[in-house]
Amino acid sequence: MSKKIQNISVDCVVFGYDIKLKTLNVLLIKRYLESKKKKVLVDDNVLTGYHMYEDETLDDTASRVLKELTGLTGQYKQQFKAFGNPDRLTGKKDMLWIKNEQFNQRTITIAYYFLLKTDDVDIQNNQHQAKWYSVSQLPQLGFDHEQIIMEALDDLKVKCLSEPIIFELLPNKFTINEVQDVYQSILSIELDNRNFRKKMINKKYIIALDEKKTGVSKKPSQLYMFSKDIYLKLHRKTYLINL
Amino acid sequence: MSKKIQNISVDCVVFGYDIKLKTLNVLLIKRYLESKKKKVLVDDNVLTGYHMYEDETLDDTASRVLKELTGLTGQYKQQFKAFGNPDRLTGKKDMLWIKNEQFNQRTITIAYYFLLKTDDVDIQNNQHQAKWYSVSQLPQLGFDHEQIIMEALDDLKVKCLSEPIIFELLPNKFTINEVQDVYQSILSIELDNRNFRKKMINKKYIIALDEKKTGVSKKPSQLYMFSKDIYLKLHRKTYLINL
DNA sequence: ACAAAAGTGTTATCAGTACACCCATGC
DNA sequence: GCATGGGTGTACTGATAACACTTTTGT
Repeated sequence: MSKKIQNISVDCVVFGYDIKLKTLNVLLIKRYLESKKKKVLVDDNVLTGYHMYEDETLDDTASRVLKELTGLTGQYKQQFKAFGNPDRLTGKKDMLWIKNEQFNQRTITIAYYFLLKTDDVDIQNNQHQAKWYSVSQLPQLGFDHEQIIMEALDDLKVKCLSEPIIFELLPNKFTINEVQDVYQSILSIELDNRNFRKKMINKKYIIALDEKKTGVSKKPSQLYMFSKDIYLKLHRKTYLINL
Repeated sequence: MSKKIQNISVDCVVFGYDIKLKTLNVLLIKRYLESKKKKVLVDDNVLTGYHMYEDETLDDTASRVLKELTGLTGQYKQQFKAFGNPDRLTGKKDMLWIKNEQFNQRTITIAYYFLLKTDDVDIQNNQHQAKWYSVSQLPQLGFDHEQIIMEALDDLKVKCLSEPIIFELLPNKFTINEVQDVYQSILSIELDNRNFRKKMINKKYIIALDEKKTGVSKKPSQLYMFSKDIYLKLHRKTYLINL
């Protein structure tokens, strides 16, 4: 067993897209502590994170944290920023919590985000009381985790415009409208459906399947898939100066 | 005096643009060590970096490192990635160096890059033997610093297309051709001068001055400046999906 | 007068934007 | 048969890309 590095952690912003509710969510765990007299001292939410081990890469640590929380491996992950302000863990509740858990108050954290589907996580039997919260209605958060989530979201907003990571949030087979909904959820904007379709359908790596989604009700919709292979082959860098 | 955090450092990729040679450079310091028998053990180059202090933010550490190296403050800086592989400091020379300098082999580093002009740095009287090297002709580098520089450059390439950081590399008054040269140096591409001029001159935050650069020789060229104020006022986010 | 870098205009093509109605199914 | 979400086409506008010659100065 390898040794923990006491003052370095990895925190994971687990983004999960809910295709039915059309919301982008974050997976949070409960932080709860009461005094001996049963007085509630801390009752809020935090990201999952854990200390790095001596023999791990940062990516390893992030993957390990995700696996412990959700059981999932191989999900899209992105390191996006390190947080190391001396006062990042010095809130009143944070100090109580740290005392209880006995970890180093001067910890810097390397933050990652993951992209997956809410459905992929078995939220029922979860020892951490993990729950999904819409990014637009975050609950009370401990430490500097609200800031971390917001910066993760900012990074995601930028990246989803230039890289096909949106498909990490969708099942293999999806409709054009579902893709549009993801963009709208992430960016908090409305898009014109006709123009959006045109654009998507013209991409050679968006492939129409011989299949329709006769899902819930109404008119069945055409299913598509994303071909990463074709994307990588066809895609060349664009040097468009866009200030 | 505050305490060093032994296993966390900040490394700085100092990019300096040489407006005369039209090259993007990195500022490197010498790493030199010889044995008692005068045998050269280590003779290569590294980025400047230093351990974080207990009471500093990461940004503080980066600014401090830059100031110690160059005397400069207030330069554009950007945290872009943390490097924490267990083997990042385990090269043969690296281990000799670490033994000599007595620092922790299991150090993770938060990497920043800075943007400035080579002219701003007084390279002559510099206690670190700092020198500029073109990013396209890097010398032998210690640790994982070549990788760090390359990832910094990748980040810069992306950012300079969507944010007006290019002007950090130029003097206050510049010509359109100088701006074009910066882009070409960073991106390693050629741009059409007529189209580029048109685009730049149309930007309302690129302001023609009542002044010409009668600099070296030949036809004097029109000088311009960049107005950050106007940029910030006029600019609104573009949500162009560009996969 | 010549070398060297600055500066200039037009056209064709493509992509983005705005916009309103019919279609296929489940109930 | 009607409510619901799926799906479609056109015209306008603005930006990009390709392309070659004239201008102004210093020497």
